[in-house]
Amino acid sequence: MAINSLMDDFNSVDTSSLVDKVEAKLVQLLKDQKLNVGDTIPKELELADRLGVSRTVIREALLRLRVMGLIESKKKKGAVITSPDIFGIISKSVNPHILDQTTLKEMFELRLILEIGMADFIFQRITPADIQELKKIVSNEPDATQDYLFNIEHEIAFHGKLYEIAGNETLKKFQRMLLPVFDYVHHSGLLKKQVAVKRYVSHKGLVEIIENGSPELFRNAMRNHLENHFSRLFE
Amino acid sequence: MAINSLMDDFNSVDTSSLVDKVEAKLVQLLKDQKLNVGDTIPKELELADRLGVSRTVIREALLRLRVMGLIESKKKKGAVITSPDIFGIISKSVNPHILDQTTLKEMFELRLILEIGMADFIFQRITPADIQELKKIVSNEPDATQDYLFNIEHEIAFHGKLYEIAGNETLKKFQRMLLPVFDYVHHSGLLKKQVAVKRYVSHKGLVEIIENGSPELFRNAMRNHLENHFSRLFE
DNA sequence: TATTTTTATTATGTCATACATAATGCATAA
DNA sequence: TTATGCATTATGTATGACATAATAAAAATA
Repeated sequence: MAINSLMDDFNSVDTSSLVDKVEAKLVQLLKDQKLNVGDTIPKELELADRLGVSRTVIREALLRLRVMGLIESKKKKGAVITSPDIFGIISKSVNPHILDQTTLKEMFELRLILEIGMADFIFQRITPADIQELKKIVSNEPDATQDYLFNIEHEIAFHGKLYEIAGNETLKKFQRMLLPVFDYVHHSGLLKKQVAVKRYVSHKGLVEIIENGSPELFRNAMRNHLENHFSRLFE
Repeated sequence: MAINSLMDDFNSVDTSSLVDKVEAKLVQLLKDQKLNVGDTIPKELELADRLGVSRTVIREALLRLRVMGLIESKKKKGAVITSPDIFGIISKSVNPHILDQTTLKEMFELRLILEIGMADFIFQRITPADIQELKKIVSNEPDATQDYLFNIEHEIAFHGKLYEIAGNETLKKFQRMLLPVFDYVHHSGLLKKQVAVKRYVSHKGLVEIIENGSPELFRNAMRNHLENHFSRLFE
Protein backbone atom coordinates (compact mmCIF):
# COMPACT_ATOMS: atom_id res chain seq x y z
CA MET A 1 0.00 0.00 0.00
CA ALA A 2 2.70 2.40 1.00
CA ILE A 3 4.72 1.08 -1.89
CA ASN A 4 1.85 1.61 -4.23
CA SER A 5 1.31 5.19 -3.34
CA LEU A 6 5.01 5.66 -3.56
CA MET A 7 4.97 4.18 -7.02
CA ASP A 8 2.13 6.44 -7.97
CA ASP A 9 4.30 9.33 -7.15
CA PHE A 10 7.17 7.64 -8.84
CA ASN A 11 5.36 7.00 -12.07
CA SER A 12 3.90 10.41 -12.34
CA VAL A 13 7.01 12.47 -12.56
CA ASP A 14 5.74 15.96 -12.86
CA THR A 15 6.91 16.91 -16.31
CA SER A 16 4.94 20.12 -16.44
CA SER A 17 6.86 23.32 -16.60
CA LEU A 18 6.76 26.03 -14.01
CA VAL A 19 4.46 28.07 -16.16
CA ASP A 20 2.08 25.14 -16.41
CA LYS A 21 1.82 24.98 -12.67
CA VAL A 22 1.29 28.66 -12.23
CA GLU A 23 -1.33 28.67 -14.94
CA ALA A 24 -3.15 25.77 -13.32
CA LYS A 25 -3.03 27.56 -10.01
CA LEU A 26 -4.53 30.72 -11.45
CA VAL A 27 -7.24 28.90 -13.38
CA GLN A 28 -8.08 27.00 -10.24
CA LEU A 29 -8.46 30.29 -8.47
CA LEU A 30 -11.03 31.35 -11.03
CA LYS A 31 -12.88 28.07 -10.96
CA ASP A 32 -13.11 28.16 -7.20
CA GLN A 33 -14.78 31.50 -7.54
CA LYS A 34 -12.25 33.05 -5.27
CA LEU A 35 -12.25 35.62 -8.00
CA ASN A 36 -15.16 36.91 -10.04
CA VAL A 37 -15.61 38.84 -13.23
CA GLY A 38 -14.42 42.38 -12.75
CA ASP A 39 -12.06 41.55 -9.95
CA THR A 40 -8.46 42.50 -10.44
CA ILE A 41 -5.81 39.92 -9.82
CA PRO A 42 -2.59 40.69 -7.96
CA LYS A 43 0.21 42.51 -9.72
CA GLU A 44 2.83 40.52 -11.56
CA LEU A 45 5.53 41.30 -9.07
CA GLU A 46 3.35 40.41 -6.15
CA LEU A 47 2.39 37.11 -7.74
CA ALA A 48 6.01 36.38 -8.53
CA ASP A 49 6.87 37.09 -4.95
CA ARG A 50 4.07 35.04 -3.47
CA LEU A 51 4.51 32.03 -5.71
CA GLY A 52 8.26 32.15 -5.54
CA VAL A 53 8.96 32.29 -9.26
CA SER A 54 10.30 34.91 -11.56
CA ARG A 55 8.19 37.58 -13.14
CA THR A 56 8.88 35.98 -16.50
CA VAL A 57 7.00 32.87 -15.51
CA ILE A 58 4.13 34.86 -14.10
CA ARG A 59 3.90 36.92 -17.23
CA GLU A 60 3.79 33.84 -19.40
CA ALA A 61 1.06 32.26 -17.32
CA LEU A 62 -0.97 35.44 -17.36
CA LEU A 63 -0.44 35.69 -21.06
CA ARG A 64 -2.01 32.29 -21.53
CA LEU A 65 -5.06 33.36 -19.60
CA ARG A 66 -5.18 36.50 -21.70
CA VAL A 67 -5.08 34.57 -24.95
CA MET A 68 -7.84 32.34 -23.64
CA GLY A 69 -9.80 35.46 -22.96
CA LEU A 70 -10.03 34.94 -19.23
CA ILE A 71 -8.33 38.18 -18.28
CA GLU A 72 -7.51 41.52 -19.77
CA SER A 73 -4.53 43.49 -18.63
CA LYS A 74 -4.13 47.21 -18.77
CA LYS A 75 -1.19 49.25 -17.84
CA LYS A 76 -1.21 50.61 -14.37
CA LYS A 77 -4.51 48.93 -13.48
CA GLY A 78 -3.27 45.38 -13.63
CA ALA A 79 -5.28 42.47 -14.91
CA VAL A 80 -9.02 42.03 -14.50
CA ILE A 81 -11.11 38.94 -14.96
CA THR A 82 -13.31 39.05 -18.01
CA SER A 83 -16.11 37.06 -19.50
CA PRO A 84 -14.45 35.52 -22.54
CA ASP A 85 -15.77 35.81 -26.05
CA ILE A 86 -14.98 32.21 -26.85
CA PHE A 87 -15.81 32.09 -30.49
CA GLY A 88 -14.22 35.41 -31.14
CA ILE A 89 -11.05 33.91 -29.86
CA ILE A 90 -11.13 30.69 -31.78
CA SER A 91 -12.14 32.44 -34.94
CA LYS A 92 -8.64 33.81 -34.97
CA SER A 93 -7.13 30.38 -34.89
CA VAL A 94 -9.53 28.78 -37.31
CA ASN A 95 -7.51 28.71 -40.46
CA PRO A 96 -8.70 26.33 -43.17
CA HIS A 97 -5.19 26.00 -44.50
CA ILE A 98 -3.96 24.67 -41.22
CA LEU A 99 -6.84 22.53 -39.99
CA ASP A 100 -6.61 18.93 -41.00
CA GLN A 101 -8.99 17.57 -43.56
CA THR A 102 -11.07 15.52 -41.19
CA THR A 103 -11.77 18.51 -38.99
CA LEU A 104 -12.64 20.61 -42.00
CA LYS A 105 -15.13 18.07 -43.22
CA GLU A 106 -16.64 17.83 -39.78
CA MET A 107 -17.06 21.56 -39.55
CA PHE A 108 -18.78 21.46 -42.90
CA GLU A 109 -21.19 18.96 -41.42
CA LEU A 110 -21.67 21.10 -38.38
CA ARG A 111 -23.21 23.86 -40.41
CA LEU A 112 -25.81 21.52 -41.83
CA ILE A 113 -26.66 20.36 -38.34
CA LEU A 114 -27.10 23.89 -37.07
CA GLU A 115 -29.34 25.11 -39.86
CA ILE A 116 -31.69 22.20 -39.53
CA GLY A 117 -31.67 22.24 -35.76
CA MET A 118 -32.39 25.89 -35.23
CA ALA A 119 -35.90 25.81 -36.63
CA ASP A 120 -37.69 26.23 -33.33
CA PHE A 121 -35.72 29.32 -32.45
CA ILE A 122 -36.48 30.91 -35.78
CA PHE A 123 -40.20 30.38 -35.34
CA GLN A 124 -40.10 31.49 -31.76
CA ARG A 125 -38.33 34.77 -32.34
CA ILE A 126 -39.14 35.93 -35.83
CA THR A 127 -40.87 39.29 -36.27
CA PRO A 128 -42.97 40.61 -39.16
CA ALA A 129 -40.08 42.90 -40.07
CA ASP A 130 -37.82 39.88 -40.38
CA ILE A 131 -40.21 38.24 -42.78
CA GLN A 132 -40.29 41.37 -44.89
CA GLU A 133 -36.54 41.43 -45.03
CA LEU A 134 -36.37 37.79 -45.96
CA LYS A 135 -38.79 38.39 -48.77
CA LYS A 136 -36.69 41.26 -50.00
CA ILE A 137 -33.62 39.05 -50.01
CA VAL A 138 -35.25 36.23 -51.93
CA SER A 139 -36.90 38.64 -54.36
CA ASN A 140 -33.62 38.72 -56.23
CA GLU A 141 -32.69 35.12 -55.71
CA PRO A 142 -30.48 34.24 -58.67
CA ASP A 143 -31.30 31.20 -60.74
CA ALA A 144 -28.68 28.55 -61.28
CA THR A 145 -27.42 30.16 -64.46
CA GLN A 146 -26.39 33.34 -62.72
CA ASP A 147 -22.92 34.40 -61.92
CA TYR A 148 -21.34 32.12 -59.38
CA LEU A 149 -20.07 34.78 -57.02
CA PHE A 150 -23.43 36.44 -56.96
CA ASN A 151 -24.90 33.12 -55.87
CA ILE A 152 -22.48 32.86 -52.99
CA GLU A 153 -23.25 36.35 -51.86
CA HIS A 154 -26.93 35.64 -51.93
CA GLU A 155 -26.45 32.41 -50.03
CA ILE A 156 -24.63 34.17 -47.26
CA ALA A 157 -27.16 36.95 -47.07
CA PHE A 158 -30.10 34.59 -46.81
CA HIS A 159 -28.71 32.03 -44.43
CA GLY A 160 -27.00 34.71 -42.39
CA LYS A 161 -30.35 36.37 -41.89
CA LEU A 162 -31.78 33.11 -40.61
CA TYR A 163 -29.06 32.89 -37.98
CA GLU A 164 -29.81 36.44 -37.03
CA ILE A 165 -33.49 35.69 -36.63
CA ALA A 166 -32.70 32.74 -34.40
CA GLY A 167 -31.60 35.37 -31.90
CA ASN A 168 -28.62 33.59 -30.49
CA GLU A 169 -25.46 35.61 -30.72
CA THR A 170 -23.26 32.68 -29.80
CA LEU A 171 -24.77 30.67 -32.59
CA LYS A 172 -24.17 33.53 -34.97
CA LYS A 173 -20.55 33.81 -33.96
CA PHE A 174 -20.24 30.12 -34.45
CA GLN A 175 -21.54 30.51 -37.96
CA ARG A 176 -19.12 33.32 -38.68
CA MET A 177 -16.35 31.01 -37.61
CA LEU A 178 -17.65 28.27 -39.88
CA LEU A 179 -18.12 30.47 -42.93
CA PRO A 180 -14.58 30.47 -44.31
CA VAL A 181 -14.30 26.77 -43.59
CA PHE A 182 -17.46 26.03 -45.47
CA ASP A 183 -16.34 27.96 -48.48
CA TYR A 184 -12.94 26.33 -48.40
CA VAL A 185 -14.28 22.80 -48.14
CA HIS A 186 -16.77 23.50 -50.86
CA HIS A 187 -13.98 24.27 -53.29
CA SER A 188 -11.15 22.02 -52.21
CA GLY A 189 -11.31 18.50 -53.54
CA LEU A 190 -12.24 17.31 -50.09
CA LEU A 191 -15.75 16.22 -50.93
CA LYS A 192 -17.18 14.21 -53.74
CA LYS A 193 -17.78 16.00 -56.97
CA GLN A 194 -21.11 17.68 -57.18
CA VAL A 195 -22.81 15.48 -59.73
CA ALA A 196 -25.63 17.75 -60.72
CA VAL A 197 -26.72 20.90 -58.99
CA LYS A 198 -30.36 20.24 -58.48
CA ARG A 199 -32.58 22.82 -56.97
CA TYR A 200 -34.67 21.40 -54.25
CA VAL A 201 -36.65 23.61 -51.90
CA SER A 202 -35.64 27.14 -52.79
CA HIS A 203 -35.06 30.06 -50.50
CA LYS A 204 -38.42 31.33 -51.54
CA GLY A 205 -39.94 28.03 -50.52
CA LEU A 206 -38.27 28.27 -47.14
CA VAL A 207 -39.68 31.73 -46.55
CA GLU A 208 -43.15 30.53 -47.38
CA ILE A 209 -42.84 27.80 -44.81
CA ILE A 210 -41.52 30.22 -42.24
CA GLU A 211 -44.56 32.38 -42.83
CA ASN A 212 -47.23 29.73 -42.93
CA GLY A 213 -45.70 26.51 -41.74
CA SER A 214 -44.25 25.03 -38.60
CA PRO A 215 -40.83 24.13 -37.22
CA GLU A 216 -41.40 20.55 -38.24
CA LEU A 217 -42.10 21.49 -41.83
CA PHE A 218 -39.20 23.90 -41.85
CA ARG A 219 -36.70 21.30 -40.67
CA ASN A 220 -37.66 18.95 -43.45
CA ALA A 221 -37.65 21.72 -46.01
CA MET A 222 -34.23 22.88 -44.90
CA ARG A 223 -32.94 19.34 -45.03
CA ASN A 224 -34.20 19.16 -48.55
CA HIS A 225 -32.76 22.53 -49.40
CA LEU A 226 -29.34 21.36 -48.26
CA GLU A 227 -29.58 18.09 -50.19
CA ASN A 228 -26.83 19.10 -52.59
CA HIS A 229 -24.43 19.37 -49.67
CA PHE A 230 -25.59 16.18 -48.02
CA SER A 231 -25.24 14.20 -51.21
CA ARG A 232 -21.59 15.20 -51.36
CA LEU A 233 -21.06 13.79 -47.90
CA PHE A 234 -23.02 10.58 -47.99
CA GLU A 235 -23.10 7.34 -49.97
CA MET B 1 -9.96 64.89 -50.02
CA ALA B 2 -6.35 65.20 -49.02
CA ILE B 3 -7.55 66.38 -45.68
CA ASN B 4 -9.86 63.44 -45.39
CA SER B 5 -7.23 60.85 -46.06
CA LEU B 6 -5.01 62.68 -43.67
CA MET B 7 -7.69 62.53 -41.06
CA ASP B 8 -8.11 58.86 -41.72
CA ASP B 9 -4.53 58.37 -40.80
CA PHE B 10 -4.94 60.75 -37.95
CA ASN B 11 -7.85 58.92 -36.45
CA SER B 12 -6.28 55.55 -36.67
CA VAL B 13 -3.30 55.87 -34.43
CA ASP B 14 -1.76 52.45 -34.25
CA THR B 15 -2.23 51.54 -30.64
CA SER B 16 -1.17 47.92 -31.03
CA SER B 17 1.84 46.69 -29.15
CA LEU B 18 4.96 45.26 -30.67
CA VAL B 19 3.85 41.78 -29.79
CA ASP B 20 0.57 42.38 -31.56
CA LYS B 21 2.39 43.26 -34.73
CA VAL B 22 4.73 40.32 -34.58
CA GLU B 23 1.86 37.99 -33.88
CA ALA B 24 -0.07 39.33 -36.85
CA LYS B 25 2.99 38.91 -39.01
CA LEU B 26 3.44 35.31 -37.97
CA VAL B 27 -0.22 34.43 -38.41
CA GLN B 28 -0.09 36.03 -41.81
CA LEU B 29 2.84 33.79 -42.64
CA LEU B 30 0.74 30.76 -41.83
CA LYS B 31 -2.31 31.95 -43.70
CA ASP B 32 -0.30 32.65 -46.80
CA GLN B 33 0.60 29.01 -46.78
CA LYS B 34 4.19 29.91 -46.98
CA LEU B 35 4.35 27.36 -44.22
CA ASN B 36 2.43 24.13 -43.86
CA VAL B 37 1.67 21.75 -41.06
CA GLY B 38 4.83 20.03 -39.95
CA ASP B 39 7.13 22.79 -41.08
CA THR B 40 9.37 24.33 -38.49
CA ILE B 41 9.48 28.06 -38.10
CA PRO B 42 12.72 29.99 -37.60
CA LYS B 43 14.40 30.00 -34.19
CA GLU B 44 13.52 32.64 -31.69
CA LEU B 45 16.82 34.41 -31.99
CA GLU B 46 16.70 34.39 -35.75
CA LEU B 47 13.21 35.84 -35.73
CA ALA B 48 14.24 38.45 -33.24
CA ASP B 49 17.11 39.37 -35.46
CA ARG B 50 15.12 39.44 -38.67
CA LEU B 51 12.19 41.39 -37.27
CA GLY B 52 14.38 43.71 -35.29
CA VAL B 53 12.79 43.13 -31.90
CA SER B 54 13.93 41.49 -28.72
CA ARG B 55 13.64 37.81 -28.04
CA THR B 56 11.15 38.67 -25.31
CA VAL B 57 8.68 39.99 -27.85
CA ILE B 58 9.21 37.04 -30.16
CA ARG B 59 8.66 34.62 -27.33
CA GLU B 60 5.45 36.28 -26.32
CA ALA B 61 4.12 36.25 -29.86
CA LEU B 62 5.07 32.62 -30.31
CA LEU B 63 3.47 31.86 -27.00
CA ARG B 64 0.20 33.27 -28.22
CA LEU B 65 0.31 31.05 -31.26
CA ARG B 66 1.05 28.13 -28.99
CA VAL B 67 -1.91 28.83 -26.75
CA MET B 68 -4.09 29.08 -29.83
CA GLY B 69 -2.77 25.70 -30.81
CA LEU B 70 -1.16 26.84 -34.01
CA ILE B 71 2.33 25.72 -33.12
CA GLU B 72 4.11 23.40 -30.75
CA SER B 73 7.60 24.10 -29.58
CA LYS B 74 10.15 21.57 -28.47
CA LYS B 75 13.55 22.15 -27.10
CA LYS B 76 16.31 22.06 -29.61
CA LYS B 77 13.99 21.41 -32.53
CA GLY B 78 12.26 24.75 -32.46
CA ALA B 79 8.61 25.30 -33.17
CA VAL B 80 6.55 23.33 -35.66
CA ILE B 81 3.19 24.18 -37.14
CA THR B 82 0.37 22.01 -35.91
CA SER B 83 -3.24 21.43 -36.72
CA PRO B 84 -5.02 22.89 -33.75
CA ASP B 85 -7.52 21.04 -31.63
CA ILE B 86 -9.79 24.03 -31.32
CA PHE B 87 -12.39 22.75 -28.97
CA GLY B 88 -9.87 21.00 -26.83
CA ILE B 89 -8.28 24.36 -26.28
CA ILE B 90 -11.34 26.38 -25.51
CA SER B 91 -12.79 23.71 -23.30
CA LYS B 92 -10.15 24.81 -20.86
CA SER B 93 -11.43 28.33 -20.84
CA VAL B 94 -15.11 27.49 -20.76
CA ASN B 95 -15.95 28.12 -17.18
CA PRO B 96 -19.63 28.57 -16.34
CA HIS B 97 -18.73 30.77 -13.40
CA ILE B 98 -17.02 33.24 -15.64
CA LEU B 99 -19.18 33.28 -18.74
CA ASP B 100 -21.91 35.87 -18.69
CA GLN B 101 -25.50 34.79 -18.33
CA THR B 102 -26.55 35.54 -21.88
CA THR B 103 -23.78 33.40 -23.30
CA LEU B 104 -24.62 30.61 -20.91
CA LYS B 105 -28.23 30.60 -21.96
CA GLU B 106 -27.23 30.65 -25.58
CA MET B 107 -24.95 27.67 -25.13
CA PHE B 108 -27.81 25.88 -23.49
CA GLU B 109 -29.84 26.53 -26.61
CA LEU B 110 -27.00 25.38 -28.78
CA ARG B 111 -27.21 21.90 -27.40
CA LEU B 112 -30.86 21.63 -28.29
CA ILE B 113 -30.09 22.76 -31.81
CA LEU B 114 -27.36 20.19 -32.22
CA GLU B 115 -29.33 17.23 -30.99
CA ILE B 116 -32.23 17.93 -33.27
CA GLY B 117 -30.07 18.80 -36.23
CA MET B 118 -27.82 15.79 -36.19
CA ALA B 119 -30.52 13.28 -37.09
CA ASP B 120 -29.32 12.61 -40.62
CA PHE B 121 -25.83 11.79 -39.47
CA ILE B 122 -27.10 9.36 -36.90
CA PHE B 123 -29.13 7.49 -39.46
CA GLN B 124 -26.35 7.58 -41.99
CA ARG B 125 -23.67 6.16 -39.73
CA ILE B 126 -25.34 3.98 -37.15
CA THR B 127 -24.35 0.31 -36.96
CA PRO B 128 -26.27 -2.67 -35.56
CA ALA B 129 -23.80 -2.72 -32.70
CA ASP B 130 -24.71 0.85 -31.87
CA ILE B 131 -28.37 -0.03 -31.71
CA GLN B 132 -27.61 -2.88 -29.35
CA GLU B 133 -25.67 -0.57 -27.10
CA LEU B 134 -28.44 2.01 -27.14
CA LYS B 135 -30.90 -0.66 -26.15
CA LYS B 136 -28.68 -1.70 -23.33
CA ILE B 137 -28.46 1.86 -22.09
CA VAL B 138 -32.20 2.44 -22.17
CA SER B 139 -32.90 -0.93 -20.60
CA ASN B 140 -32.16 0.65 -17.26
CA GLU B 141 -33.69 4.00 -17.97
CA PRO B 142 -34.77 5.33 -14.61
CA ASP B 143 -38.29 6.58 -14.14
CA ALA B 144 -38.88 10.07 -12.87
CA THR B 145 -39.02 8.95 -9.27
CA GLN B 146 -35.45 7.68 -9.30
CA ASP B 147 -32.50 9.29 -7.75
CA TYR B 148 -31.67 12.57 -9.40
CA LEU B 149 -27.98 11.97 -9.92
CA PHE B 150 -28.70 8.64 -11.48
CA ASN B 151 -30.96 10.38 -13.95
CA ILE B 152 -28.23 12.80 -14.91
CA GLU B 153 -25.78 10.00 -15.41
CA HIS B 154 -28.22 8.17 -17.61
CA GLU B 155 -28.94 11.29 -19.61
CA ILE B 156 -25.29 11.82 -20.35
CA ALA B 157 -24.76 8.20 -21.28
CA PHE B 158 -27.64 8.13 -23.69
CA HIS B 159 -27.20 11.46 -25.39
CA GLY B 160 -23.44 11.06 -25.41
CA LYS B 161 -23.86 7.82 -27.30
CA LEU B 162 -25.95 9.61 -29.89
CA TYR B 163 -23.19 12.11 -30.48
CA GLU B 164 -20.78 9.25 -30.83
CA ILE B 165 -22.97 7.55 -33.40
CA ALA B 166 -23.17 10.75 -35.40
CA GLY B 167 -19.53 10.10 -36.14
CA ASN B 168 -18.28 13.63 -36.00
CA GLU B 169 -15.45 14.09 -33.55
CA THR B 170 -15.62 17.87 -33.73
CA LEU B 171 -19.29 17.72 -32.85
CA LYS B 172 -18.49 15.45 -29.94
CA LYS B 173 -15.84 17.78 -28.64
CA PHE B 174 -18.30 20.58 -28.94
CA GLN B 175 -20.73 18.64 -26.81
CA ARG B 176 -18.09 17.92 -24.21
CA MET B 177 -17.49 21.64 -24.03
CA LEU B 178 -21.18 22.29 -23.61
CA LEU B 179 -21.78 19.66 -20.96
CA PRO B 180 -20.73 21.57 -17.85
CA VAL B 181 -22.50 24.64 -19.13
CA PHE B 182 -25.70 22.76 -19.63
CA ASP B 183 -25.61 21.33 -16.18
CA TYR B 184 -24.80 24.69 -14.68
CA VAL B 185 -27.59 26.52 -16.48
CA HIS B 186 -30.00 23.79 -15.60
CA HIS B 187 -29.45 24.42 -11.92
CA SER B 188 -28.76 28.11 -11.70
CA GLY B 189 -31.80 30.33 -11.56
CA LEU B 190 -31.10 31.41 -15.09
CA LEU B 191 -34.11 29.78 -16.66
CA LYS B 192 -37.73 29.69 -15.72
CA LYS B 193 -38.76 27.24 -13.08
CA GLN B 194 -39.54 23.84 -14.40
CA VAL B 195 -43.27 23.75 -13.85
CA ALA B 196 -43.87 20.05 -14.15
CA VAL B 197 -41.48 17.46 -15.38
CA LYS B 198 -43.51 15.78 -18.00
CA ARG B 199 -42.19 12.81 -19.83
CA TYR B 200 -42.64 13.16 -23.51
CA VAL B 201 -40.94 10.85 -25.97
CA SER B 202 -38.68 8.67 -23.86
CA HIS B 203 -35.21 7.44 -24.63
CA LYS B 204 -36.78 4.12 -25.41
CA GLY B 205 -39.08 5.82 -27.87
CA LEU B 206 -36.14 7.50 -29.55
CA VAL B 207 -34.34 4.21 -29.98
CA GLU B 208 -37.39 2.66 -31.57
CA ILE B 209 -37.53 5.48 -34.07
CA ILE B 210 -33.84 5.15 -34.79
CA GLU B 211 -34.40 1.51 -35.51
CA ASN B 212 -37.55 1.70 -37.60
CA GLY B 213 -38.13 5.33 -38.41
CA SER B 214 -36.52 8.10 -40.43
CA PRO B 215 -34.50 11.25 -39.80
CA GLU B 216 -37.66 13.28 -40.16
CA LEU B 217 -39.46 11.31 -37.48
CA PHE B 218 -36.42 11.37 -35.27
CA ARG B 219 -36.08 15.15 -35.41
CA ASN B 220 -39.66 15.61 -34.31
CA ALA B 221 -39.32 12.99 -31.63
CA MET B 222 -36.15 14.57 -30.29
CA ARG B 223 -37.81 17.97 -30.31
CA ASN B 224 -40.58 16.47 -28.28
CA HIS B 225 -38.17 14.69 -25.99
CA LEU B 226 -36.48 18.01 -25.22
CA GLU B 227 -39.77 19.79 -24.60
CA ASN B 228 -39.02 20.22 -20.93
CA HIS B 229 -35.95 22.25 -21.81
CA PHE B 230 -37.66 24.25 -24.53
CA SER B 231 -40.53 25.18 -22.28
CA ARG B 232 -38.05 26.72 -19.87
CA LEU B 233 -36.70 28.91 -22.62
CA PHE B 234 -39.85 30.01 -24.40
CA GLU B 235 -43.01 31.92 -23.58
C1' DT C 1 32.80 -3.35 -37.53
C1' DA C 2 28.93 -2.56 -34.79
C1' DT C 3 27.15 -0.75 -30.69
C1' DT C 4 27.13 1.66 -26.69
C1' DT C 5 28.77 5.71 -23.96
C1' DT C 6 30.38 10.17 -23.57
C1' DT C 7 30.73 14.75 -25.03
C1' DA C 8 29.54 18.93 -27.49
C1' DT C 9 26.13 21.67 -29.50
C1' DT C 10 21.91 23.97 -29.98
C1' DA C 11 17.38 26.03 -29.04
C1' DT C 12 13.99 26.58 -25.72
C1' DG C 13 12.94 27.46 -20.61
C1' DT C 14 13.84 30.28 -16.59
C1' DC C 15 15.84 34.09 -14.02
C1' DA C 16 17.29 38.85 -12.97
C1' DT C 17 17.64 43.63 -13.91
C1' DA C 18 16.97 47.84 -16.15
C1' DC C 19 14.42 51.09 -18.60
C1' DA C 20 10.20 52.65 -21.64
C1' DT C 21 5.50 53.67 -21.78
C1' DA C 22 0.79 54.42 -20.63
C1' DA C 23 -2.73 55.30 -17.17
C1' DT C 24 -4.05 57.28 -12.94
C1' DG C 25 -4.40 60.60 -9.28
C1' DC C 26 -2.71 64.60 -7.13
C1' DA C 27 -0.79 69.09 -6.99
C1' DT C 28 -0.34 73.37 -9.18
C1' DA C 29 -1.39 77.33 -12.01
C1' DA C 30 -4.43 79.98 -14.85
C1' DT D 1 -13.22 75.56 -11.48
C1' DT D 2 -10.83 73.79 -15.05
C1' DA D 3 -6.75 72.71 -17.33
C1' DT D 4 -2.01 71.58 -17.10
C1' DG D 5 1.89 69.40 -15.57
C1' DC D 6 4.13 65.96 -12.49
C1' DA D 7 4.88 61.86 -9.76
C1' DT D 8 3.63 57.20 -9.31
C1' DT D 9 2.69 52.68 -10.60
C1' DA D 10 2.16 48.42 -13.26
C1' DT D 11 2.65 46.59 -17.58
C1' DG D 12 5.60 46.43 -21.93
C1' DT D 13 10.22 45.82 -23.94
C1' DA D 14 15.19 44.93 -24.00
C1' DT D 15 19.28 42.55 -22.65
C1' DG D 16 22.32 39.15 -20.78
C1' DA D 17 22.97 35.07 -18.29
C1' DC D 18 22.43 30.33 -17.09
C1' DA D 19 19.51 25.77 -16.87
C1' DT D 20 17.71 22.02 -19.30
C1' DA D 21 16.45 18.87 -22.81
C1' DA D 22 17.15 16.95 -27.36
C1' DT D 23 20.12 15.93 -30.91
C1' DA D 24 24.36 14.99 -33.32
C1' DA D 25 29.05 13.98 -33.28
C1' DA D 26 32.91 11.72 -31.28
C1' DA D 27 34.99 8.32 -28.58
C1' DA D 28 35.26 3.98 -26.34
C1' DT D 29 34.08 -0.66 -25.88
C1' DA D 30 32.82 -5.27 -27.34
